[in-house]
Amino acid sequence: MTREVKKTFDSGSGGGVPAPPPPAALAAKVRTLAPSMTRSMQRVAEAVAEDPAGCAALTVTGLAQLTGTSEATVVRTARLLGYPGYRDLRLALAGLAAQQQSGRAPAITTDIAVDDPIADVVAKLAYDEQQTLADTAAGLDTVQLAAAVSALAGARRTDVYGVGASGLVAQDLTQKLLRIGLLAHAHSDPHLAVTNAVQLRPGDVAIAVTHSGSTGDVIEPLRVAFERGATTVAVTGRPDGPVTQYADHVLTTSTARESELRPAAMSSRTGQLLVVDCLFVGVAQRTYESAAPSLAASYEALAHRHRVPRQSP
Amino acid sequence: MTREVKKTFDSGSGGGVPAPPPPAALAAKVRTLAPSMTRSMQRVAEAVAEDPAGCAALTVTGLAQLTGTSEATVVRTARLLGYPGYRDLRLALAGLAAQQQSGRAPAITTDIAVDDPIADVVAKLAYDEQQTLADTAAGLDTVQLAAAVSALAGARRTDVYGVGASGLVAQDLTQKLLRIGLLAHAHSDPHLAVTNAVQLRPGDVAIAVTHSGSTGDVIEPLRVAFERGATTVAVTGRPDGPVTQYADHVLTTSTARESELRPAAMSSRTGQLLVVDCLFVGVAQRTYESAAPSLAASYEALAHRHRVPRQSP
DNA sequence: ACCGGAACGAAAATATCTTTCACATCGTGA
DNA sequence: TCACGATGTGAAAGATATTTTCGTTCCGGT
Repeated sequence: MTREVKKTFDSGSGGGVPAPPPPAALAAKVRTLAPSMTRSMQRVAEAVAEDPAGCAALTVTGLAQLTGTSEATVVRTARLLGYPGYRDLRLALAGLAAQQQSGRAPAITTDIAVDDPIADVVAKLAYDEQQTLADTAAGLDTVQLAAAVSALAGARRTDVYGVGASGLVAQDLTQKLLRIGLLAHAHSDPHLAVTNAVQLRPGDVAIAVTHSGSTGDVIEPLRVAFERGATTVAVTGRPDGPVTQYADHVLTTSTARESELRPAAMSSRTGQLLVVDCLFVGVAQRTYESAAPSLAASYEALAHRHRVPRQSP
Repeated sequence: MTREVKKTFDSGSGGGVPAPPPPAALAAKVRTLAPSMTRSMQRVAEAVAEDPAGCAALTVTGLAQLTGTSEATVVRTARLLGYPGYRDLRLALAGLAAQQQSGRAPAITTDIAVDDPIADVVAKLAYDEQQTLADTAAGLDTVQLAAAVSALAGARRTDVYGVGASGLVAQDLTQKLLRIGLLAHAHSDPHLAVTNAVQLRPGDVAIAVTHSGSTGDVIEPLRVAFERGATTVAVTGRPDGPVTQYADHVLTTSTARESELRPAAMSSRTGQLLVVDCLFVGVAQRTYESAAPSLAASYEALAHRHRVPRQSP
């Protein structure tokens, strides 16, 4: 049996980087209005301009003490700066502080270093995975996806192959499909995978998940499935890899930067899971009639409240 | 060895020290804590999450009237969200509003519908998962995370518990830890998990992964580990759930919107994996000396990207 | 030295926030 | 079904914070 090999080529371009926020012109206002201020008021204005965040945490009394003035003076200053009262100045101050905070561009574009503080690690990882999602979504061929969904929705049975980190993705897909009543199985044992692949026939679906696109243990069962006439799908980061030879539909995941502290296995997984989710939702839509009860059931199960004791005052 | 069970309620950052006011991860927090809120509180939380700027301009009484509740409820909600009182919530709100003001991408806020075209599904899923990542990153307590990392880095052995979708996350973490030379094992069989938990002792680490925070099969082994003196960590979407009773460190994942076509199991996974990645990178940093060779090896293995496509017989 | 006026702060007056407490509501088990 | 206990809720009392009032102080000019 001779079957054609499809190819997809696309390099995703992710979302843009948000522009730096416009700075509130409070400092300028202070400088402009300083001449028309009395000495005490200037002290207050200066304190406010110097440390918005800190002052935002203070009450009128607090700020008055800090600047060695009185509450009345603080309120007068707030008025002079254009606010109805101190309360509003304080609100504006909080906003300013937040802007300044977010304005500090965390160097997330750089790679993760060994001595990065943990907060940076979190930010960088999150940013990176977001990027991977954006890229994968942008680069995903919806035609291929729709085709894969159709095949899955009408499949007699579905086998999913994946080893290592991709094995977990395969299992994730399987779990989801089972939940909506499809017959699916994940294989991470190459031998068993091939053994089972032999049982496949036209109308069945075989899916291979591999980031590198050249994992023999996964390609082999897909090849067998392909030759048995099953509809084959490849979820891979390398649309030009060997695995696509035997894939009717290729779903490409984005390949993010990798490095020592950011192994490929990590970022690839994110994109693969997005694809898996898309497949799942697509199939759920198609088989909504039969899937709805199961979906509702699992939704209910989690919606049910496990009430816990409330806090004491 | 007997260890005291912690109080059920925990606003996210453990320890007896006064919890610092959380950053502007408000929408995330609202979603995370929504399930543990009463109806009235949910109304307030929703209003606040929906229009931070507008609410920041309101007084307690105003917000109470707007949401058709009482001042008391508003204050209670503020407390639940982690602020000392409404005043502070309002301040945070102002900050959030300012941040939002300074430009953000338009959101695809609608839910996934049964008749959505596949392209929309992809976009919505991608957006949603990105949101989950951002929320989780913003809401993650770095102190708790650092503590968990320390414990892991020095652990004699590490057990990870998780069932269902969370089981895959547990496996993912285990795979990663093993790769850098740590002794880790994932358990999805409750019986075996408990059996193994009994073997744990001080210096060991036990990690429970559960979105709902009330999965008995996962809580039980964690309890045993806790009582045996092991350092326990909970990765959960419900920082007020029962599981946190036995957790020395709680790592909270964001709870995204869920619906019929978007089960909790799906979006929760994304956040959990981010946390897992953070743990992994954190530990890799700490144990860099010993981890580097293994990391380099696996990097090398994948760096040979262009392995010539070989046609199997 | 004396006066006029602006600057300033103490304290009263007001607004706002927090806590308390009693009642309503709901789920649960007899 | 009913009674009961637990939980959710808001009105109003209580505590804080903000704003206003008003008298005192501090100048600079006669």
